[in-house]
Amino acid sequence: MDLPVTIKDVARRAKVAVSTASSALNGKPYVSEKTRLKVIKAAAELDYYPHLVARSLARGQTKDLGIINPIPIEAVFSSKFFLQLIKGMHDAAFKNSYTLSLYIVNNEEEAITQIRSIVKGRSADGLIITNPTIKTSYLMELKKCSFPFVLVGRPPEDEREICYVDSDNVMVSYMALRYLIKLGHTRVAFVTGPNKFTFCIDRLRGYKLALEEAGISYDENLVLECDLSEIDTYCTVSRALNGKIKFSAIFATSEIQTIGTIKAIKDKGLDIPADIVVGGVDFSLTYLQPITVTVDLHPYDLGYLAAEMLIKNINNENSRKTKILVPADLIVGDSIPVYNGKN
Amino acid sequence: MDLPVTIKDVARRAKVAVSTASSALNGKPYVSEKTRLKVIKAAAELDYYPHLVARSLARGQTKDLGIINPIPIEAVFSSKFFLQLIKGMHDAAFKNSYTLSLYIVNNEEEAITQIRSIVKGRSADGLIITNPTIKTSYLMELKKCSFPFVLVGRPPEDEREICYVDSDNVMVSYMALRYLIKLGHTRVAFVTGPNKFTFCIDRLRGYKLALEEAGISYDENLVLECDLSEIDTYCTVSRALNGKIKFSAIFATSEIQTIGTIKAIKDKGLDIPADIVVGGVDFSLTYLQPITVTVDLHPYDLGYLAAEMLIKNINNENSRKTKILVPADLIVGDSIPVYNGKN
DNA sequence: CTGTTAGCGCCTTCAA
DNA sequence: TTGAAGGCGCTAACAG
Repeated sequence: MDLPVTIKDVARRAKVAVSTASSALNGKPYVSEKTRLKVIKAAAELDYYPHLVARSLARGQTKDLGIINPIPIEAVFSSKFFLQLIKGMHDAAFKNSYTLSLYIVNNEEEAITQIRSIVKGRSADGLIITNPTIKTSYLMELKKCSFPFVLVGRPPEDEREICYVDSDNVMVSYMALRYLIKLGHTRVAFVTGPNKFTFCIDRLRGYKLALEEAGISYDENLVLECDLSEIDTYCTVSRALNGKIKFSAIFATSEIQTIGTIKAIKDKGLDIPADIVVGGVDFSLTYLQPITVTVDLHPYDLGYLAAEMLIKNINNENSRKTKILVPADLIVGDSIPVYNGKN
Repeated sequence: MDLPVTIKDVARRAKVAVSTASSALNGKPYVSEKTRLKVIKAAAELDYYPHLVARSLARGQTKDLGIINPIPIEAVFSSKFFLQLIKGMHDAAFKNSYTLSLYIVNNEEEAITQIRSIVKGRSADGLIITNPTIKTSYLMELKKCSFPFVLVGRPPEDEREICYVDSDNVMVSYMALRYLIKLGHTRVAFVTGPNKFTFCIDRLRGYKLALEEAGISYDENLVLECDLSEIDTYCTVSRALNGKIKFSAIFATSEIQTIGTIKAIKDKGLDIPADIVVGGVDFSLTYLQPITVTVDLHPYDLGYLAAEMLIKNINNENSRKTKILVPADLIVGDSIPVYNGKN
């Protein structure tokens, strides 16, 4: 490692005081152009670069955002989704001269420990919590000490004043369902996850809304609730296909669930979309398996906006806005057979 | 934010000097048990937690590892692979009390800028570079200043003394090919990426090795080189399927390429595995599309070992070991038709 | 406009 | 075994 060059060296070479060098380098308006030039020249000649940790200590801010994902990373609904989310955060952070630290924990317990350590150790200026669950114990922790944080995903209703960014999940399924209904489907099965996830609650609401609007009565037998795994979805959908409840289309609320659904349909010897039309959310494998409709949640935007919002909170520039909804887009597949009433 | 409690407060409450409090808290052996207890008690009562940035400055180390991915994150061979890699790094880092910072850049240019900023700003103690490309300009940067770093992926041959962790890529394809050959296939197409990636070079070597061992002559027409995208793979494989070169099995060297390959086969109206047997690497969609054989690269282990190696380098505990190969595992599908000579 | 002084919070010699 | 003092590198308040 080269001998580190400090601002002292720069000051000496430019023949000014350390504080002057600092002011010059940081663009303080009161520094004369002449000295500024001298300092900048000296810094360049020495290839000076500020010691970021020292700066953090002096300024009282780390310029770092922590990301905490309180569920097992394997359980993340889609790896691609998650990576895009992070990429979005990164870009917003980078643009504002922040860095990103990643804290991977497996459950709420660990999340609390981690949060406490970050908050009290002041190793980040703010926190982004992805995949928040209903267990809000760790939110308490944060609110208690008024540490800036933003959720990606809607918190439970009773959590007021919590900043979050989320898809408009009611719209997500509403749009997809409306589309399927337009194709002629009146009996659309709805594959969703546990109601402890707010996004599942919202998407079910959208599902009902679309039915209602179309004058189709809601049949709770068509709602297939399973956990968010491929295997459980597979079993549940298989059971439904073998049951007496009939449906001509099926809509799954996550990529993982869409995969499980497709598998169940195929193993039953049915064709997609001839025998049954499939809709999904956040399904990125359309190249391998086209489906009639899917919804793009724009994870990049979710991440970008979350980081941006957090940075505003940190700088107290937030206009008391506590929620941002990112509109989702309907992605319509190539071959959309209008339902002919069979099935 | 609560008023931050510093070590001064702890010292005052324990009625000792600051330095004594520090020594006690950091487990220095010369502190008497009595004072240690007093200090620990005081710290607990005040809910003291050290200011990590201040500690970093004083100790001259950040306890943070930077991760740099010098290719577009969309181009990462598999999101799942990448996430598992990160998870492995995280666990190794966490175990050793390090944190992880993620730097996402889109190309080598940006990588260089980012690296310089991290190294000179001393905002990390070491760097892990994933998906290293042949362009080694940024490696120069690092070697020049002797900053600890580790690659995930083999560097070019001429780069000696560079620490890296990688799969044994020769074995990867060797194993898979040997398996396919055992099933009776003598003409196996090999879908691979540009030769500028070391892993492609190595895997081609393994392919040849397996053929050679089985006494099958190498036919370069069976090597389908395309870029690492689904679409290019699709086109290349489609062309091959329509061409006059015949093969009964096909082996693709990444998840993305496996997807493109499968798609091409299906669009041609062929059945997998009845008409053509497919092998892949790092293919995680076997649930949706079973294939005869795939290779698990154990990305978690790759990440874990890379981070561990880096930490050892940082602490000068490395026994001059510069390379770690992680053995891959063959994953054999359920239905493995022994090739009957047709096709 | 520039330089002096005083921290940021912690750790580490070095005396006592 | 403890404590006083100095320093990590940078920034900010205040004189001048």
